[in-house]
Amino acid sequence: MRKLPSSFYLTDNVVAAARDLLGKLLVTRVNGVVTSGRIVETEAYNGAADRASHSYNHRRTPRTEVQYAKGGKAYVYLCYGIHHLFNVTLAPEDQPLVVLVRAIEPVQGIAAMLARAGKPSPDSSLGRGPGNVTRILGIGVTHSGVSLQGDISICDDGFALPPEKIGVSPRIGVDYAGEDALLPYRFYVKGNASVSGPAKWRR
DNA sequence: CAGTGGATCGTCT
DNA sequence: GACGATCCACTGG
Repeated sequence: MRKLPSSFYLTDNVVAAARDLLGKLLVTRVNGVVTSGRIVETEAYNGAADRASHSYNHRRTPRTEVQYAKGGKAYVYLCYGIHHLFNVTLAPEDQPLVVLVRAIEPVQGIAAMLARAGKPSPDSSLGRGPGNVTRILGIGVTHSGVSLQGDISICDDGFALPPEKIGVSPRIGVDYAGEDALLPYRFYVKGNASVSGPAKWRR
């Protein structure tokens, strides 16, 4: 069980990184409570060249500024006024590449996760969907910009995901991105019950 | 099941 | 002033 080294986040191959993050553990410590889950679904957002990205065409705003910093930080923002979405920033400075974590399989601190979700017992929907990921891990917009070597981290516990278990598809909910909505930038663990979307997308 | 619509607010134009 | 990188409850078949 070791944190991914800071060098992992300096790649500019955001698509490969999205795939490599599958099977890793996303760990948080919030108010002393440690919770973690295995990443089973991700999406790559390819910065300036990607119409689906907040930083398309090098757009810089206060919100997206953290994307332009050196990789290895959390990028968290509010979506639909309700959901906080967690992203991993990548690349050396000035390349706004990020990976959105869309689903986790709960591993550690299930009781705390249930309390945060307001659910009585675990089921396959607990860590399914990007809004639920942040909800059960206690991640909020206040975490945007924090290093992934601290209270939020991504760890390798030796779990090896067989390559044939990795599924690829277009991204979800980015219809506004035109042609870029069709790019095969979504990665998921085939057959995993925590993967979001219709059941057929889990195969 | 599939399809629909309401919730809810920071961010950018 | 409009709009989401969503979720869930509710409808109808």
